[in-house]
Parts: sequence; structure tokens; C-alpha cells
Amino acid sequence: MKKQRYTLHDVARIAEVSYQTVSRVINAHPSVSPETRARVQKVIAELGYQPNMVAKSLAVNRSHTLAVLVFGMSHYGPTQIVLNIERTAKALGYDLIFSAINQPSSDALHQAMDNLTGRRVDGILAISPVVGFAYDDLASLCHGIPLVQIDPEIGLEVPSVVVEQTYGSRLVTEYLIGMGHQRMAEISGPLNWFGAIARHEQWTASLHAAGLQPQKSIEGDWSADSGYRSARLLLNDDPGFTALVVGNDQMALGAIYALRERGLRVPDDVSVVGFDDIPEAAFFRPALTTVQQDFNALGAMGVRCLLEFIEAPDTPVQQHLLYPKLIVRDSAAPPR
Amino acid sequence: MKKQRYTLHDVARIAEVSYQTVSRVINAHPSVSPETRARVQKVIAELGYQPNMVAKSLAVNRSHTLAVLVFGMSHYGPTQIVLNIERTAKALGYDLIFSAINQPSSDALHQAMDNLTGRRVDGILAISPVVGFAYDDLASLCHGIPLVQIDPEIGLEVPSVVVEQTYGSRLVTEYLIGMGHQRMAEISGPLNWFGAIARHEQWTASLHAAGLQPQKSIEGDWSADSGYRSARLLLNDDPGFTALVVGNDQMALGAIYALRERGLRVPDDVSVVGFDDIPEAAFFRPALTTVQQDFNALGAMGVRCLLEFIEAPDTPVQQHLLYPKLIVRDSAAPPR
DNA sequence: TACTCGTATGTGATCGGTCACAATTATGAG
DNA sequence: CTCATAATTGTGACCGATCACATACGAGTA
Repeated sequence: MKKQRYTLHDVARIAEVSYQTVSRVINAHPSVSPETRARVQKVIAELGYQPNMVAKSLAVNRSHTLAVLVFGMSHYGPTQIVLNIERTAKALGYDLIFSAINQPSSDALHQAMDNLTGRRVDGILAISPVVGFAYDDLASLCHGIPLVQIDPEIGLEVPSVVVEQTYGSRLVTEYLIGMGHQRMAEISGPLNWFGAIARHEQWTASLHAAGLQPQKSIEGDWSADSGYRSARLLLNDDPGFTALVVGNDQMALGAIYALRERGLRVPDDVSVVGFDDIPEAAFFRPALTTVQQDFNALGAMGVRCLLEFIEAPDTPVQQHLLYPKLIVRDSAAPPR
Repeated sequence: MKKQRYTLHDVARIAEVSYQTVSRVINAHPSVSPETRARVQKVIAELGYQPNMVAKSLAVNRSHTLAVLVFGMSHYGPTQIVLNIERTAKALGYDLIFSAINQPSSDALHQAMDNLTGRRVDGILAISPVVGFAYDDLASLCHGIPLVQIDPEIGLEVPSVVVEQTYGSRLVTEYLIGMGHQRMAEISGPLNWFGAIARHEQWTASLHAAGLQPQKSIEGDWSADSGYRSARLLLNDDPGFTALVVGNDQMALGAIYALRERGLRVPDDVSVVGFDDIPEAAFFRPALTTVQQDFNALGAMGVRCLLEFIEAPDTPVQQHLLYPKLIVRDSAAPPR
């Protein structure tokens, strides 16, 4: 009843050679005579034989599998990164096992890591944009498996790839200051995200550097809905701002909705800028001025960095930086 | 140099028992005396021993790994589905290996499937919303591994979970007809997606049933940008429509942008409806009337269906249906 | 002819677990 | 006191591949 799959030995028996010879054919080893090779390949094709990768992994102690551990999936950025990790990994001959962590509890982390290390993946990519998971914490759970972090805390000497959020924030804040805005409010991302912290801090720093006083800042949760609610709070508390810096594009959408609801025009009354440059941002009304992060490059670099680390474990550790860029559209204009 | 990890035999040696006893402790087998169990567990903890799942998989011929094969990832729907598959699978003790197919070429499919079957995953979930990958084609590449499809062609007697797109399309089309719209245009999804086909066909069918003539329909690619471009084409060709049915929310966003660009008001001049109910849809201006699909349920049901199939391969094959629901907001109103 | 050498092929041990069965000890019944 | 039974523990074979090594063979050289 149970369909048994063919093994190396089945092929060997039928092709009348030893199992080692079959193994050689599969691995394209040179010293097999052309006739033998042809005969074995014929049998392989006829049987539809497929080598058992589990057995191979056990024998060579290498699984050709990478793991992605994702915190805060379901947000645009992490999703894009994972997509590109998969693409890059596949191109380089690795499969991906994918594990999401929703609440960053130590328990959930522990369990997920044990699972991955038990599976003997060759390397781990951790998308860890939130505080609470320092490299050392993660690495201690790795049992010696190479680890590369994506978007962790910036400035650490650990194997990782990060976007220079501070730079992006300065770009956009100085752009608004340059236009003449003096009263700026902010809707930040959740302040347990490194990126949100960096952007928020740079926002206040840039304002102070220009001799300006930051207006109120509210912490959102990345969703359009929280952008909407935060903007309403802002308008109730302290409606005098002429520019609003928002932590991502979705929240910017919600904020613009709230602004319009109060009869304020964007950008005439209030300029709004976002962050990320999601594909829809160009079709918001007004088209959103925002900061573009290259999530694709982030994922691809992460994989390359990890593989390098796997091949040559003694490579000097480093943090790769990526720089975001300002995308100017119609949602920001000089104050009236 | 190379860090060697501990094995069952190491633990056995140190705890002074046989390897079989250690195996029993790990698998919570009843017939181990409490003292022995305690002693072994102590050694396991001290050594930080982790069972090698690769070896276990080989021995028991079961990997506790599921594969997701995704066509057309990078779209909102598939992403959500994958997220929920992961969540459900993890809760049930399965890991996920994740493989995306970008262009639906037979080659890429073949390669991806060979990879997965070679890895001896326990089951495969294929998110296959596009034509060209019938169940039989996929199943023939499965080497007997259980397969469940998500969002394949509707109406087939194959193990699968689908959203009744036809129902959703009728819901929204009849809603507009009921408001008095007589001239309706459409921006459909790519017509190699089953969902797009079903919605398009039902759209024309519903109109005919009401004695109305469908206006022009243009095929988009799901992106906001294509929604924008399609709407412009529609407006150039045949500007007389009072309602526009759009294949998803992102394209609806683009379409609304184009409409406004021509000075048309939504919903006053033209009603617009979307499909999917992405979290941002409530913050479009006007807030988008759309059809909600429960992607979470889709993923969760897919996994449960697959596991059932794995446990009991003789279960009668069936297609599970999910019904979408109309979400009324502000983007549709009676024609003037 | 004998010797080396390179090519082609086969054998046994191994990776780290599991399974089926055997062996040992303790317990209770006849 | 002996035997059947159960609880605990150990042994050998096996899952399906790889690796290191041994062997057979024909060709080239001395």
C-alpha cells in the first residue's frame, strides 16, 4: 500500500553496478566510464529516482538550508525582505525555512531557535528590528550556527545589514526645514523598533540643530488606523504644526485622512511625509513624499553576508550599511 | 577547531546508560525508572544536548516539515496566506519551508518541486491562484507526497481551499445595480488568475441578468500603478460609466487617483469598489467599499486540510469553500 | 616480463537517530 | 520454592546517503 520510494541501492541493483557508482553518477564524479554513466542515468530516469536529501544532509553534516527568523512580520518591510531572501537563497542553491515570532517573548524565541538549530540549518538570518534581542542573546542560542542580523541596532560590530535610518530621517527633516517649516509634529513608529527610535531621535536632533523646537510626537503602531488616531490626537492637543513627519507610509495615509476630516489641506495647510515608499505611495492624494528604503538589497545582502560567513567563518565581522533616499512627490510644500 | 555537537551516544556514555535509554527519555517513553530519567535529563541539560532532527527524520521517514509553494507572492493575498500558514503549522508542530515561484514556467516549477520532494517534506501546500498549474500537473510532480491547493480553480474535486470569488463579485455588482447604476466599467485582475476570471465573468453575468450591457473592461496587474493607467484608458475610451468595479484595493487606489485627476468625484460622479479589504482601504479617500476575503482562514484551513490528509490518506477528497463578504464604506453611492 | 601508474569500480564503516527484539531484574501468584 | 508476568535496560540491524580505502584492469615504461 504505502508507496516506497527508490533508493541508491535500488538503482544500483537494477543498473548492475555498486551503490557507490550510482553515487558518483549523481555527484558528477569524473571517474565513471561514459557507458556506465549512461546506463545508470537511464535507470535513474526510468525509476524517477530522487536522492534523499535528508540522508545526504546527515552524511555530510550540511543541509543547504537557511533559516529566517522574523520579528514583526506582517509589516511591509519585513515581508519584502523575506521575499528577497528567498529569491537570493534559491539562486545560490539554498532552501529557506521560515519562522515568525509575533510577540518578542524570550520563551517563543527560545523555542523557535531550538527548533531551527535542532534541524541543523546551515545558517540563520534574524530580522530583528526590535529591541530586546541583542546579538549576544541570539548568538547564545545558536549552538555555533552562523547568524546574521538584518536591521538590528546600528553601530554594533556584529555581522549584520542595516539601513541608516538616522540618515533618512535627517534627509526628510532637513528637507522640510529647508522649505521654511518651523512647527513640526511627528507620528513615530513603535519605540521598541530600532528604526523608529533612530528616526525619532534624529528628528528632534535636526530640529534642535536648526534652532527649532519639536512639537508633539505620538507613537503609532505602523498601521493606517494608528496613523489616523494619532493625527487626531495631535490635532486636538496642539494644532499649530505646519508639517507632520510620519514613521511609515501606511500611517501617513491614515494621518492624511484625519487631516482632511478636519478640513485641512495637504500640503497647503500641513505638509506630510512618510517613510518606506510602498508602491501605493505614489497614488495617495496627494502623492506622498517619502523616504525610500531598499528592502530588496537588504535581503540579498543579508544572504550573501551569511553565506560568506558560513564558507569562511574567520572573515572579520562587520555591519553593512545601506542608505535610504528621499523621494519627492506632492505631499510636502513650503508653509503658507 | 570545528565545534562538534553532542550526540545521543555522548549523553549515554556520560550518564552511564545505553543510547536506547537516552532515546526513551527524549521521547518520553513510559518505561524508564524515575532515577534514570532524572540522571539522563541532568546530563542533557548540562551538555546542552539537542537531538539531531535530520537523523531522526531519516530514521522515522517523517520530517515534520511542510512546504509552501507560492505563485505570485509579493501580492497582498498570498503574503497573508503564507503568514497564517506559518502560524498554524507552527502551532501544530510543523516547520515550514517556503518556496516562491515568480514566473509560472514549467521549468521553475519542476525544479522547485524536485527540491521539495527530495527534501522529503511531509506535505505540500500550493498557493496556485493562476492558470497553468492544474492539480494533476502538480500532483504528478509530488512523488506521492500529499498536496493541498489554495485558491486553485474552483469546482474541482481536488483537495483544496478556495474563496468563492463568483459570490463576492455578485455581491458587489448587485449592490451597485441595486443603487441604480446602469453603466459600469471594470478593471480586472490579470486574467490568468482564477479569481480574476471568476470575478470578471460574474460581473458580466450579473449585468446581463439585470438586462444591462457591461461597459469596457481592462485587465490590470494588481498594482496601484496599473489601476491608474487602466482608469485613464477607460476614461479616454468611454467616459460614460457611473460605476467602476476594480479587481483589488490597490488598483482601486490608482483608479481613484486617475478619476480625481480628471476632475471626477468619487462617489458623486463615479462609484468605485475594490476587492480584498486591505487594512488601508478604510483610509482611502473616500473610504473604500470593498469585498473582504478571509486570508487568515484560508491559510489555517489549508494547513488543517493537509494534515488531515497526511494522517488519513484515505479521507474523501474535497474542496473547501470560503465566502467573502461585502464591506460597505463611502466609495459607492447611487448615481446622480 | 615485471613494475608502476591512472582509471574504473566495489567494500566496510559512518553520520545520529529509531525499531524490533533479547536480556535482566523485580514482583506477585500458585 | 518455582514459575509467569511486568518493568526496565541493552543489543544489533536499519534509514539512505557519504567517505576512506581496497581492488581490478589496461596502458606505458624500463
